[in-house]
Amino acid sequence: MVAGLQRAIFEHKIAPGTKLSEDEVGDIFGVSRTIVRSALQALAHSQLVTIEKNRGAFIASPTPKEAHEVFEARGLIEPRVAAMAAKRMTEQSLEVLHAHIEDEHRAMHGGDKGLALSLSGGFHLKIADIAGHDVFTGFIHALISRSSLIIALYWRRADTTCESHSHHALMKAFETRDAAAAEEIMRSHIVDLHSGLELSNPKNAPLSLSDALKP
Amino acid sequence: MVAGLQRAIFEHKIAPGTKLSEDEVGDIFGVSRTIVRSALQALAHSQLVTIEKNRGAFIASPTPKEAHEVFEARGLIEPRVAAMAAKRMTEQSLEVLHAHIEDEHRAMHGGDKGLALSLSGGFHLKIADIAGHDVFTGFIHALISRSSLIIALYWRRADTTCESHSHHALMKAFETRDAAAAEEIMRSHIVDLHSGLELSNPKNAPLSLSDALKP
DNA sequence: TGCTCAAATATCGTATACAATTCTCCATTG
DNA sequence: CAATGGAGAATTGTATACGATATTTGAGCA
Repeated sequence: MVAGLQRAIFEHKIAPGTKLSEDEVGDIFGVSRTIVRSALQALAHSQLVTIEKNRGAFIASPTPKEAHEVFEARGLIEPRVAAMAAKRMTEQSLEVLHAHIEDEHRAMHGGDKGLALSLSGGFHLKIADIAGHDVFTGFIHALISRSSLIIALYWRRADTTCESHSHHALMKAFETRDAAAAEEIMRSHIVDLHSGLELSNPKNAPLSLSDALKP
Repeated sequence: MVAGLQRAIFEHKIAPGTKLSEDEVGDIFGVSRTIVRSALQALAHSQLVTIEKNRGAFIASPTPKEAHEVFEARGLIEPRVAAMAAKRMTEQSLEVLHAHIEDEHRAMHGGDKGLALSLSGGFHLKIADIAGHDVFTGFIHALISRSSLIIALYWRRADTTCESHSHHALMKAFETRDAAAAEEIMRSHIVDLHSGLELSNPKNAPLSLSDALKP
């Protein structure tokens, strides 16, 4: 159920600020409030929702400062992890990444923006997994989760094709096990993402909770 | 109550592997299991305890690999944060740090090893607070918490005076707002801590029963 | 004695009940 | 008409009850 909520957030089915009523979520997933509360606290810990005492849980709305910090952190950690992944890259791992990029393409051409965005983050997660550094991987999971909310609020570019391009460039570095290149490409990729944010005025998009969670 | 358990862990009052029975903890703090479970799950998220389904919660026992990774992560993040802190350092912040070092000295000379160790970690946290980067600060909190467990298991030096020395060196850099120096001192300080670990055979490794009973 | 397995006990997982707090809405009043 | 205040509804916070799973105990047997 944490996974279900996360997916809805990653695919921008639920907008930041949306209230997550315990009863409502419990009805949707068919469990009692006990389980819902546990899940909401877990999400609160990864800062995907904020819990206000006696008021309830809401999808988090990162501030511009937080948004900046998240991408600054990604810019420090992910290049290092990309280098580690390059060193440990196997043919099998390369195959996994290639297949993932295929999925990204399909989703993008299929017009499913939310899914495409989610997969785009997933690419970074797969790289972290390949690097095999659990501590960094955990951090990257948290950062990419929050990035999803940040992009919902602050992304200003219409296209996400730049993503695709950077990911292909990374693949080249991985194929040649060039750690230094992977590190540098990842660094500039994150800088590029960071610069795609408009951190002055957030946009908005509401949606019914049950609609977002049902499929 | 999370804070109470954390403090006990930081000061090495509870050893890794210890079982935290829900009823027992609830009795100690005078609350119901509902609250205890919530607290234990929170601690599990920050990886201070591990929860095994239908078996209960235990103080975490980081593996050597985890220990290595934690200090590797600290070695990447903390120097950057130290540099940021140096740039933002105010007279008031310096005063806070000086006072903290005084406390460290007192605890060490007072013979309270656990408290001294806890304060030693607290110094790093205060630096992160001064840097004002909430994302990095959150990571550092998590890393230092886990470091406390790691030190309980793998620390091999008798003295912790090296700490004290490094902390003084950092203060010098902070006083002159020398970000580059602060970064480098922090980097070597973390490397030094890392090298103080014996990651082959844990101190408190649960002895096999036959070994334990041999004369 | 040492082993196996089942009953008893203890502990955890989940649902539900009740208390505490906040929110909503409408009547009242200036 | 706007502001205020309070009663009732809705929602969250906490405790408790009950079923599920793991652990322990001890009887039976080789």
